[in-house]
Amino acid sequence: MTAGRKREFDKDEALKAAMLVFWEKGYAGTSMADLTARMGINKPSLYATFGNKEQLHRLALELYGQQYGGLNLVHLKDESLPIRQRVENFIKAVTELQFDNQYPTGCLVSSSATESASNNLPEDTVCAVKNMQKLTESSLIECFDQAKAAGELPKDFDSKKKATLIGLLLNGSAVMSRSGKPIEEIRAAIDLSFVFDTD
Amino acid sequence: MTAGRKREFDKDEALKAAMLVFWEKGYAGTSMADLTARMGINKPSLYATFGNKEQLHRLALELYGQQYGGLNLVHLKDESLPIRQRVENFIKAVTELQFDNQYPTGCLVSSSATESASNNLPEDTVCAVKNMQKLTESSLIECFDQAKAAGELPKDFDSKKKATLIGLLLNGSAVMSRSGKPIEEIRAAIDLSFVFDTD
DNA sequence: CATATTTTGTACCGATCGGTATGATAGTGT
DNA sequence: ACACTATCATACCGATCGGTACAAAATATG
Repeated sequence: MTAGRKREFDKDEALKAAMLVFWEKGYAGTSMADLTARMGINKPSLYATFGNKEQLHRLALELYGQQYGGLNLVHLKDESLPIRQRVENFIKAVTELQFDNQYPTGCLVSSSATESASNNLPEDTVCAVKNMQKLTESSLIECFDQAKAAGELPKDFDSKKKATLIGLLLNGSAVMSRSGKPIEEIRAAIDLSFVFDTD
Repeated sequence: MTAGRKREFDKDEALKAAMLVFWEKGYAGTSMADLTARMGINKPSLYATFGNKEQLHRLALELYGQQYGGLNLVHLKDESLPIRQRVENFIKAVTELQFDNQYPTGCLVSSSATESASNNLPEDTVCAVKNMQKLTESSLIECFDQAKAAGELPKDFDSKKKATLIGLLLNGSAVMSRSGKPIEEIRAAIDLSFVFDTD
């Protein structure tokens, strides 16, 4: 094993703490003092382990994409269920995460997307955010296209438009959850959107 | 007339410039230097005229509500048109503003709502944002209810849910416009939402 | 034990943050 | 003309910003 003093904090836990801060306060609204306080480490440890604020933010986005928001994409891949059920489960999981009391409200990707147009985020980050949005959209499209091929959806079903519609609803839900609208109202409105209709 | 040197800048123009900065960069992402540069004035003039950063932001929100985003509510009040057309015009106007090249992308209220849950905005501002969201929702509800009373919509039409659905779509559009999604795709998806269906 | 290596906490860096004191400037009312 | 008043530009305030130098502490290897 390589020499040197051992790290006294858990890297994954610290990154998770950082992600939660960015999720709650946004990139511009988060200071290094906020981060070190919630991560339970000092600044030199943060910089040695995660680079700088921008890089830590990008790592937080990655973590969110892999372990939190992005995790909900698995619902789309459960081919034992009919397409409508898969999409419904996906939307339910995403909205519940946005309102989950053990996390900040809203969606880190959605908030970061809003900040992406502010010229305060580096190009790499803007790119990463767009890629995460594209992944969600393409997962939905792929899911719909596959259901079409299996005869589960009509041939003229527009996968792309439907995926964009779901993106609109979920990003809208992210915003409205941030200003305290109850999840029940969101759910009822999404039901009304005919988004689950598969014709 | 009261004595003293005359103000050398236009108060309304300066406030508009400030609003555009907040719109583009968000509250936390905007510095006093950003503001004074774009407003074309010095800091003492800003403080003497508009209070401080928080108060200026609140005034910017008010201006946005009265002269920009909120202006689109007039479409809902044009009783010479059928309900469906009024709502369609309203949605079209809001989305077009979000993508208008002569303004920042997105919606100042939507962005401020996202920042409202960050504990970086004073209570008054959070309250003002919620009131603006409520005004949009209640205008839609009132519009629908009136159409119901006039027999233009069925008695079981759920005005509140429909208003929330439109809120979801418009806030979602605000987010997606910030990350560069083309307006054509947004429009096509909204058409797919059956939001214009009046039964 | 000695040395090399890594992390730790503290203390600090220049720059920028939001906000203000001050004196010059340009007007009004008498 | 003169006093008064409001706005102007500059220069500054303490606090905080993101980021780092440094030396003590802790581990691995020789």
